Amino acid sequence: MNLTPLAQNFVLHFGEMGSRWGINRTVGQIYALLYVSGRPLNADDIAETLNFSRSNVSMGLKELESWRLTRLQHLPNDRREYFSAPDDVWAIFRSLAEERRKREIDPTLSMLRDALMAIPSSDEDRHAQRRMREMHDLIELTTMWFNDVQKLEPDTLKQLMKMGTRVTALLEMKDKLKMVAGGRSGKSDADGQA
Amino acid sequence: MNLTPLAQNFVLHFGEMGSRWGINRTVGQIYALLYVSGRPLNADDIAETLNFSRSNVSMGLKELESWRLTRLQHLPNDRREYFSAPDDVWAIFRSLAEERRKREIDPTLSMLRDALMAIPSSDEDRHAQRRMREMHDLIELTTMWFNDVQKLEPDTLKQLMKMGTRVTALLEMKDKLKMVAGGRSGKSDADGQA
DNA sequence: CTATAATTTCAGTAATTACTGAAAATTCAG
DNA sequence: CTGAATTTTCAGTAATTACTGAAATTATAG
Repeated sequence: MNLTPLAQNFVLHFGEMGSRWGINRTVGQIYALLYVSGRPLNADDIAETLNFSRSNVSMGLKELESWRLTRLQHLPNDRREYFSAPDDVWAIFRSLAEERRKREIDPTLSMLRDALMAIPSSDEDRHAQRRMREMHDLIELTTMWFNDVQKLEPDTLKQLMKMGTRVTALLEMKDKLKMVAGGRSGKSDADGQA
Repeated sequence: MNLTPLAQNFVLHFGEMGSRWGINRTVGQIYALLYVSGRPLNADDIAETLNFSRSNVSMGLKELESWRLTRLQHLPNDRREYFSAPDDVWAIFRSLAEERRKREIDPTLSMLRDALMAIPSSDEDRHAQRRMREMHDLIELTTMWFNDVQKLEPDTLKQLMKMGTRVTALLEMKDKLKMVAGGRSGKSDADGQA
């Protein structure tokens, strides 16, 4: 199977970027190929197109599966497994973000939680714990927010993102309305789940 | 210089996670050390504490500088350079995000832009371009939004994040107000910069 | 079942990345 | 300036990660 220069270029780029994204060249290229391909591909197609050994493709596909970035299906009268990338780019984005959180964030969050439970044995420890708490709180806030926002419909999310910093205008509006209504809560105003 | 078990643990964790974050063990440990340390450290301090060669520390610090994750300063009557991690965790987060965007996102965005300019030479190309446009639009929207939101005051941002999905309630409120005011724009509503 | 097609595993090797010590370059006190 | 202190560079080597081909395993058509 042969690639057009356009697709070829896309695939090679993903291969090169792979290392910056924490995946290897093979995995990057396989994913890019599945992503631009108009139809599902089997492992032999991929190996032939990208000039990788069959076993390398097998390992690459396994890796992509672990990131939940591939869909597996069968074609009529063909025993081989066919792979494709999900259609919905937002779903892809979500898989990627969730998986990254699991691998790159959660372990740290858990380590920080443990460290914050410990009894500090010196001023250095007290300082270290203060720093760790700052980090912990930021990460927790960010991931919880992310987790939350992912539940929104893509359209709502898009709308929100296009607003950019102008959401703050809404915030102010809200505050004013609250004041007019006779604000009971004098201090905090955006709590309720944190 | 000796670490307490608490700090030691933190440093080792960052070393191990380093590979998942696209930095190496050395760099991860150096950063963690600077982050928890109550005072700026010079390269010899670091090399001694972490048992790395002096040259390794030098390279690690250079790497961290390229991520804009260190502050360099001098102490009175001491020629050596002292390093520390910035105090403000939000500033750290911002440096990290900006630098990651530059290295991991921008090159892809630029490749996609070029690919989308090309004249498709087949149906495959047309399909590939459609896919690339989907990816391009999502990345562009996300990065522009991120860029935008970074300008907010940390407190405003925190407030916003704590709201989570409840921002949508504000959105709906806005729409209602607009309707009451006699909505002129029947179609899109969150435009103005996209 | 059996034979064959398809996939996975894995030991060996290639390629890449990380680290060190020695030497070169830079900085600055005197 | 000079020379000692400090930092950086870099060639060589160690450690890690990626890739292959052969063998083992799994799946299924007949």
